[in-house]
Amino acid sequence: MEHSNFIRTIIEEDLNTGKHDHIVTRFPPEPNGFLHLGHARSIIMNYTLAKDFGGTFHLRFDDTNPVKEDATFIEAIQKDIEWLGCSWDALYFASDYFEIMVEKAILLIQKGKAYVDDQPAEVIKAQRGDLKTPGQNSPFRERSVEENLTLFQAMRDGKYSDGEKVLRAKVDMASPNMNMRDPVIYRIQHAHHHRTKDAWCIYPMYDFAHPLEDAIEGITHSLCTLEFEDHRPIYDWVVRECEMESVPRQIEFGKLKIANEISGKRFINTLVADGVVDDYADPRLVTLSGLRKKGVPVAAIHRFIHSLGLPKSEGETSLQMLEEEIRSELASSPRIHLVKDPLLVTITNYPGEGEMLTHAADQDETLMRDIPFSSQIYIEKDDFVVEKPNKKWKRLALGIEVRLMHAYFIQAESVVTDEAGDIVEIKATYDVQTKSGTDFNARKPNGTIHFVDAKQGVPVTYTEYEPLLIENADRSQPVDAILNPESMKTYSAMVEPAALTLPGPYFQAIRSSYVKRDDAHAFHRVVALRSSFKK
RNA sequence: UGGGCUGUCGCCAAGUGGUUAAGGCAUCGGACUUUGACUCCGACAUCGAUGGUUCGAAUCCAUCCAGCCCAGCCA
Repeated sequence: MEHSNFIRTIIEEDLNTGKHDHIVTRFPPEPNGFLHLGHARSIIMNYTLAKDFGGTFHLRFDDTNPVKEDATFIEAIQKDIEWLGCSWDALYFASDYFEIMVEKAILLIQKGKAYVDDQPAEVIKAQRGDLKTPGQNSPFRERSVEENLTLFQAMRDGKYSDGEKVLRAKVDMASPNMNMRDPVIYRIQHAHHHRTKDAWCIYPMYDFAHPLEDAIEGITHSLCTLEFEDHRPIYDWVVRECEMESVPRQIEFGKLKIANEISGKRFINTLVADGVVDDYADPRLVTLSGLRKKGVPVAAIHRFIHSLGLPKSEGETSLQMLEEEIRSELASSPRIHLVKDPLLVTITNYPGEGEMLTHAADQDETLMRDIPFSSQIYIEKDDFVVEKPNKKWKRLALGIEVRLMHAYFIQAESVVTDEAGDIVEIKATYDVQTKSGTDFNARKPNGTIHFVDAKQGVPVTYTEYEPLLIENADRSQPVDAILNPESMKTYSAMVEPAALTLPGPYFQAIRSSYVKRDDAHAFHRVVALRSSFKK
């Protein structure tokens, strides 16, 4: 369900009143990190809004700071966005606008709206005042236009070293909004840029560059997160003072935060350094690449994002909501029997070599498969207990009869233990007249469990992912104090032969999980089935 | 404490003066069940607080409380 949202309302109004006849949105990542679920909100919303109103969606890399950015992120980010299916109508780079940005800076200088400041960063910082103290004007604030022009040109020509001079917008040092206290709009950085190489040694700051980028591209609705609300006045100031033809409107929405999940770059880097996760694409992370690796269907992410809408409030959303969307997306997957932690069961009264039982692999009965059955099978270790603990126990126990799904009723008669006393085998008997499909109903079994034939079953590894952090983790604690030591568990398991031949890669491992088949030897859990079982 | 913003059920989130205050997740009952799944029934809030305006307020006003953001030559 798509929530109505205030931005959609604004766009509808702008279209109805004729302010715009075509809208343009954009996703403007800085190529300095990897995308996570939180970014999906911005990407999907910008994309969807544009598409829904017949508009245009741009992908623009906001590459205005060479010392923090790298070309490797550009490819990764594009891959993630493509995966989300949010194809962009145009791809741009802020660095392509550097020339026009300088022209606009010169325009500002000519209008007496910008000046070169010779003071070091610490002095500028001190003069800016604080939250309740107005700032003080720089002694260089009233330089002549000519001098500013000359100085700025010299900055551009590389006559100064890093930090020696900056270009500042002349706004209002007494503004209660810190962003209006003559923000720096150009700084000197003799740094190699991944696209413009060494063509520049001055780079524009966000507050100056971003509004220009939007205006240049004809962005009509510039969406960003709440922390930029304070920047809107300077955003509008730049568009106005630079006399941009196109006037974009910045609109802020709340960030999407996922409860108990990690998306911070710093934190992830720590985890990688500590060897907790392999990389940013670890399936336990909510990075887009991690979710992709885990096998989360893109449609589930879209539904999740749309179900949340575009609020202005900032809360913490539970990952359960995403999981629920994943389940419903995977609901029609073929069913297979996957036995985790196999425990051997010998059916002492079962005659012959075995047989093939034919059943559908899903509820539509479109996918039929043969399930081998014989006197030796495996069931999950967790499905057996020596003594039935209570009436709620709907699995196997000594003297208890259960249904083997798609096969027969069996009753556990005795157990075989090893030297350590661990149960290694169950001796059971079956009743031929309880065969699946015969509608036998003279007795009610104590539940239904699944199994895999011991001889024809296929050994595989089965990996389950759990949250990386313990519940209600206190982020102020050291990392290893809040890590879930069992966030990734790999089990030996057995699957029925059809699990390797049925169309995949998604299956519902009956009574367990929705799983993805990685290859003929490995399966992993995408999301657990819901369960009302409580012990 | 200067400025900006937010506050509706455990978690998200509709609602913009007249509704029995949507929906989803979670939870608790129950039905069904060859998956403790699915599905289906049922339960589950007076809207941060306090005053005020109004015939009538979650929706308007006032005050207060709580939380978030802002003092990078980061974005």
